[in-house]
Amino acid sequence: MFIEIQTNSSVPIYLQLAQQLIEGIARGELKPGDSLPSVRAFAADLGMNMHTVNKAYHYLEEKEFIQIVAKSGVIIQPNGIPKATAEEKQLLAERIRPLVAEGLVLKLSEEEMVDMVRELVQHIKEGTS
Amino acid sequence: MFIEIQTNSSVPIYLQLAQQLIEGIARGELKPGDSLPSVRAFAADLGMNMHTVNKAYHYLEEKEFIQIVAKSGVIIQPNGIPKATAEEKQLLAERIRPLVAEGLVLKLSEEEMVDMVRELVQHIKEGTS
DNA sequence: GTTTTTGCTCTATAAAATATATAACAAATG
DNA sequence: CATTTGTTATATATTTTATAGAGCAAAAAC
Repeated sequence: MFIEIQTNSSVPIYLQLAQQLIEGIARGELKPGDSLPSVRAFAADLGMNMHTVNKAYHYLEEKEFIQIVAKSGVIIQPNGIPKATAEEKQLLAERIRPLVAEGLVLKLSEEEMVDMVRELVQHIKEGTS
Repeated sequence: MFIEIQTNSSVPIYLQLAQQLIEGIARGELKPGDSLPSVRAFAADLGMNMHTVNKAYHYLEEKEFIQIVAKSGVIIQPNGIPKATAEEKQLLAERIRPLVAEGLVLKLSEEEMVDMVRELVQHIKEGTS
C-alpha cells in the first residue's frame, strides 16, 4: 500500500490514512485476512506518531472494516465486509448530500454528477488519481 | 428558509448552517440578489452566536455563493453563480471520492451509487429529506 | 523459555478548530 | 439622528488533532 499524506490538507492526517486504506480495500489490494502494519512500524514508515496510526485503525474498526486483535495485530475483516445495511446506505447518502447540493449550486447537471461518480468508481478501482 | 441544526452532530454548526443555505440556493428558494438575515438576527433566530453565523457567511463568501457588503448586509451572488470551472469540479470530485470508496467497500455497485446521487438531486430540489 | 513485538493505557504538552460572550467602531440605512 | 450593519478585538472554554514518552501484559518469534 502506497500512502501519501498531505500535511497541509484540511483533512486530518489520521483520516487521510484511514481513507487511503479504505481505497486499498475497495481496490482489492487489501483482502480479508490481510494484516496491516503494526502501529509503530506504520507510524515510522509514514513519519507520523504511533497514536495517529492507532486513531486511524480505530476509525476503521468502528466501521467494522478491520479487526484489531489486542497484543497481536490488525487485519482486514477476515470474513469479508458485509453489504451496506439500509441504515449505512442512508448515512452515506447524508454525507454525500451537501456535496451534491454544492454541485447543483455550481450548475452541474444530474448527469454530470452521475458521470463524476462513475469516473470516481473507475479511478478508485484502478488506483489512479 | 427553515434551518435545522443538530447540536450533537459531528458536523460543526457553522458548517451545517452553510450547507443548508447552499441547499436553499440549489433549490432556488434563495435567488441571486436575495438578502440573508443579519448575523445578529439570524443568530438570535437560530439560538447560536453572532460569530458562528458570521463564520458560515464567510465560508459561503469564499466559495463566491454570497456577497458580504460591509455595514450593509449579505446577499446571494447578485449576478448568479457561474458554472463550475474545471478546477472546482476537480475539487468537488476529490471531496466525494472517499465517500464513493466507502460505498465500494460496503459492496454498493456503481449503479446503486449513481441512483443514490440521482435521488439526492431530487430530494435537494424538492427540499425533502 | 527468553526476547521481541504487539496493542493498550496513561500522562503530558501544544496547536488548531469550534463556540460563546461582550464591547466598541464606523459606515450604511431608516 | 437613531438604528442596524458587518467588522474587529479581547476573553474564555471545550473539543479535536498531533506528538512524545513510558510502562503493561499478552502474543509471537526465536
